[in-house]
Amino acid sequence: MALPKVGSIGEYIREQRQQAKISLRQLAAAAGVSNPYLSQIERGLRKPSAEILNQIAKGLRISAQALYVQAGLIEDREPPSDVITAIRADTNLTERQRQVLIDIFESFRKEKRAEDEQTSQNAHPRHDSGPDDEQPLPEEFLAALEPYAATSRNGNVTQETKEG
Amino acid sequence: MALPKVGSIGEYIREQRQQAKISLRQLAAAAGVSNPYLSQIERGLRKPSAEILNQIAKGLRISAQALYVQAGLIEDREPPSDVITAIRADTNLTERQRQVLIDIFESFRKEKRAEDEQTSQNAHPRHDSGPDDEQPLPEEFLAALEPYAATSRNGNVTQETKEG
DNA sequence: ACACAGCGTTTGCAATTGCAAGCAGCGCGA
DNA sequence: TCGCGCTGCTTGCAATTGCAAACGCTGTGT
Repeated sequence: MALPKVGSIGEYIREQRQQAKISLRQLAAAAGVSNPYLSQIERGLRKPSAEILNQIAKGLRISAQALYVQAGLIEDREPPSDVITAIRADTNLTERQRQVLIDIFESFRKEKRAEDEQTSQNAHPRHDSGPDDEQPLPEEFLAALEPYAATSRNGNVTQETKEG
Repeated sequence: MALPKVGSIGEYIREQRQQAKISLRQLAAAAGVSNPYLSQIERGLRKPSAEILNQIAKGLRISAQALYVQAGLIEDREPPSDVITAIRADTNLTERQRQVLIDIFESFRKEKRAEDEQTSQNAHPRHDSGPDDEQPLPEEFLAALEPYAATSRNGNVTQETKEG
């Protein structure tokens, strides 16, 4: 038996590190591990211990739980994309707010996917036939954001004004 | 400096095992580790890897998270909101996106609180007048929304502030 | 051209993990 | 008294972790 999910956690660490725009050596120093070892971990050649994993999580300033889940060390009692469920379950939000949060979240997801494609190698813009289109966001989104966005299209900026 | 918190987790495992009224060998078999090794773990002579820890947790039918907390590998922080927890746990989001979602969510919360104070007489007089109390949303918010809101601007992204 | 600094990777090697086998002690039935 | 089964513990030993040192590569001055 080999390394079932070790590769995935290595990739995940590398993704997070590159997203943070820090070098391998920097993260290694921040995490308190040696750079060659971190290199091997990222490429799935080594199976880091829990302690190392935790230090890396700290170095990355990410949730250690997320890392453990990625490593398959915690049963996914918290699915990685439970955000929508949690939003739906929050009774303190209005329906519109809920929709806004979900829309933003899903648009972030799309962004992530686009970035992944970009990092593969292809730099040319995608506008071909996709399964689901790239519509910016529904009306509700923009409508709900108007009170926050200080850069409105109509030019007038009015924030936090509670109409009574 | 060999064993910082290993002893505590060993004791914890032993407690849980004895509480379950199973022998060391039984737990070892259930967890898929050797009995001598489990013995050494329980007495704090060995520092088990994350994988072993997870297997022991399974053998004990206890939460792996509880075990990791005991091992000092996860901070035992109680999250204030399920939505925020879910956002934090989502591995597909960038740190910036996470912050944006959380900011929006919390601003919604504030809105809700304001409405509640308006409708119910029982309002506690908190902040009198904060200087930045009325801030619409941090820069990150607007920056992240630019691709969605029809507000063309500079797409410059500043680094996040390091805060311990 | 050279030296310098940074990047990620490769290479031995000490230290450690984790296991198979064996050891000592306890309770029980013949 | 044995043997049997169970408890947990100790002992070597292969495999692995994790590191220090060195490697090749790229960019940047001088």
